[in-house]
Amino acid sequence: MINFTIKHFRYFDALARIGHFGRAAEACAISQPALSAQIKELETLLGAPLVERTARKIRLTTLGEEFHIRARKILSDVEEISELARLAGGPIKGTLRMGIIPTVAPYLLTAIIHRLSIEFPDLEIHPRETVTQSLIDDLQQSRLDFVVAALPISEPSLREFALFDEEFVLVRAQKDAAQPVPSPDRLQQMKLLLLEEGHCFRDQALSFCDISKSDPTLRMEGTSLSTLVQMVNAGLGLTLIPEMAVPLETNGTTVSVAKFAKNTPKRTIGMIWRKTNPLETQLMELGSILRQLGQARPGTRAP
Amino acid sequence: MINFTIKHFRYFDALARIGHFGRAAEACAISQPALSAQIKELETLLGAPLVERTARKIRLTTLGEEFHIRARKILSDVEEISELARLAGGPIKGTLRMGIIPTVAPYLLTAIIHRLSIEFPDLEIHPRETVTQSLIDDLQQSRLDFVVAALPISEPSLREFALFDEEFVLVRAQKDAAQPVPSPDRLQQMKLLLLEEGHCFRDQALSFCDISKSDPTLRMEGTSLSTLVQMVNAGLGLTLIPEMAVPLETNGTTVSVAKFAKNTPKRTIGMIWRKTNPLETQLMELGSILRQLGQARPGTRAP
DNA sequence: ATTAATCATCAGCTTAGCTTATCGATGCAA
DNA sequence: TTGCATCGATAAGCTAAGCTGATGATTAAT
Repeated sequence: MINFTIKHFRYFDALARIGHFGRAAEACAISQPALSAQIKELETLLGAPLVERTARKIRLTTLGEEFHIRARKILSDVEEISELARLAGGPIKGTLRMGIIPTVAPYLLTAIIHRLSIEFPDLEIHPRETVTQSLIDDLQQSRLDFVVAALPISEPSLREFALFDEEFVLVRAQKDAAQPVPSPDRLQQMKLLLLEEGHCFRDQALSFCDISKSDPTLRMEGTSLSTLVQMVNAGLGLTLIPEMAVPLETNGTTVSVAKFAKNTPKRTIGMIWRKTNPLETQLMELGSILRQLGQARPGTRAP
Repeated sequence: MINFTIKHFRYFDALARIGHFGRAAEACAISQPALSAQIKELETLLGAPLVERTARKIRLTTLGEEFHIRARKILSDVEEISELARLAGGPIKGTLRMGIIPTVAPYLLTAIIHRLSIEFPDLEIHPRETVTQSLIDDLQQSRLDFVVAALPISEPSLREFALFDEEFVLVRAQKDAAQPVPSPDRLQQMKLLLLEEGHCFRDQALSFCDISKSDPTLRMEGTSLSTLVQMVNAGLGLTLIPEMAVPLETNGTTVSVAKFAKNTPKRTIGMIWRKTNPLETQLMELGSILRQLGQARPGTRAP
C-alpha cells in the first residue's frame, strides 16, 4: 500500500489544473521547490511520470490524466467530510460557497446575501457568478456548496430544490409597442438579440422560438441582459428577458415590455447541491428561506 | 478548509473497527500515544468528539459513525488510486493518439490497429490522417502522441524511429507497357500526374524527376493515389506510387507497373514522437512492432 | 483496598517537508 | 548568433509534526 498523502493530491491537482509549477505552488501557498519535490515523490511512489515537462508548458501523461480524475474525486470527498464539522452545533455557520447564474445574480444576489446574513449571523456567503455548466462542475468537485440556477439539471448525484417560476417577457423598441405581440414562430424571422453561447437563458429563449441551437443564422449577441436591453433601446432588434429583470434593466430606457398571452415561456429557478453533502438538512432550511424570498418578488410565482 | 491527512483516516478507521486504542495502535504499527494524539487532533479539527471514552469500552458518537463511513470510502478510493502504480510499469494502456499520412494510411492503418490491439489489449488507438506538416504541428502541441510519416522530419524536439523503406514504382497505361522505363529527366517531359500540394509524396516524386517545386508548368493533380491510378488507367498520363500501394490501387485496372532499374526512388517511413514524452520506452517498443509489421509487407525492406 | 486495564500526558528524538538561494536548460528577441 | 527571461531541478539548512517510551489518572473488577 502506497503512502499517498492528501497533500500529494492537493499539490498535484493544482499543478494539473494550472499547468505551471511556479503558479501552482503559489496557489498552494508554498514555494516552487516544495511542490516540485512533492510531485517528484508522487512519481517515485507510482513508479512512472505523471507530467511531461517541456520547456514552456507541462502536460499530463495518460497516467497523469487518470490520476488527476481520481485525485479530484478524493479531494472532493475530503472536502465533504469537512462539512461534518459544522453539524456539531445549532444553526449553520462558517462560510458557504454559492454559485449563481448571471441571468439571476443581478436581481437576487444582494437580497439573498442580506436575508441570509439576518437569518444566520455567523454565516458568510462567498458568491461566484458564471454559466450553469461551470457552476455544476465546481459543485461536483466540491469547489462550491450550492448553486442557484435554472432547473432541471438532471444529474443523478445532485439534489434539486425548486424556488420559484418566472415568465419571460418581450422587450421591444418604443415604436413597436403598438403592434401585437408576435408568436414564437414569427419571432424566428425577427431580429432576436441573444446572450452569448453558454447561458442557459439563451437556450431557453431559442427553444421557445423553436430555433435549433445549431441554426447557422448569425444572430446578434450580448454579454448580459443589460446589454441586450440597451441594444433594443438603440433600435437594433428585440429580445426576451426574465420578468424579474424588468425593473432594473428597463430603467432609464424607453423600451416597451409585453407579456406573451398564451404558451407563456418561463423557467424554474432552483437551488442545487450534492446529495452527499452532510449539510443537506441545513441547505434545505436555507432553500426554504430563499424560496420565500424569491416568491415575494414581483414577477415570480410558486413552481 | 480542514487539513485532514490520510493518516487521520487510517488511524480513525482502525480505532473504529477495533474499538480499542492500544490494539488499534498496534494494528497501525504505532504506539498508543501516537494514535491517541491523532484521534484527539481529529476531534479538535472537527470541533466535536468522535468517540465516547468509557472506562472499558469505547463507542463512536453519531458524528463518529458518519465520519467513519465517509473515511472508509476515501481510504478505499486511495487504495484504488494506488493500483494505477501497478499498471504504470506494465504494458502500455489507455489511449494513444496517432497521426498518419494519407499515402500510408490506406495500406497500413488497419494492419497497425489490428496488430496493436492484439499486442496491447488495453490500448486504444485514435488515428488521425492528414498531411505531414499538420501532423507535426499537432505532435508538437501534444495533440498527438506519435506520427507515422516519411522521414526525415529534422525537428530537434522530435525523435525519429525508422520503420522501413519502400520504393516508388512507375504506373503507366497498358499500351505503354512495352516501352522502356523512362529516365527521371525523360519523365520531366511526360504527363506526370501528381498529388496536390502539401503531400510529402508529391515533393518526393518531383524531387526524383528533378523538377523544382515552383515549376510553373500546370500539372494534373489528384487528391489520392487511388485517383491518380484511375486517371492513368483512363489514359490521362503516368504517375509514381509507393510500392506498398500497388496491390490495392491497381486492382481492377489494366495499368502496367514497372520498377526503376537504377537510382531507384524510395522513401523511408518512420515513427515520430516528442523527445520529452515520458512514454518514450513504450513508444519505442511499439515502434519495434510496427517495424516488424512494416518489413513483413511486400514492397518494403529494412531502412 | 488492591489490582488490572485503559487512555491521557510528558519529555525527548527523528525526520518530513518547508524556505531561500542557486543552477542549468530552453526559448525568445536583438 | 548573443544576451536575457522563464521555468523546473537541486542544495543546504531549519522547523515542527509526529513518533517512542515512561508515567500518570481513572475506572472496573476482585
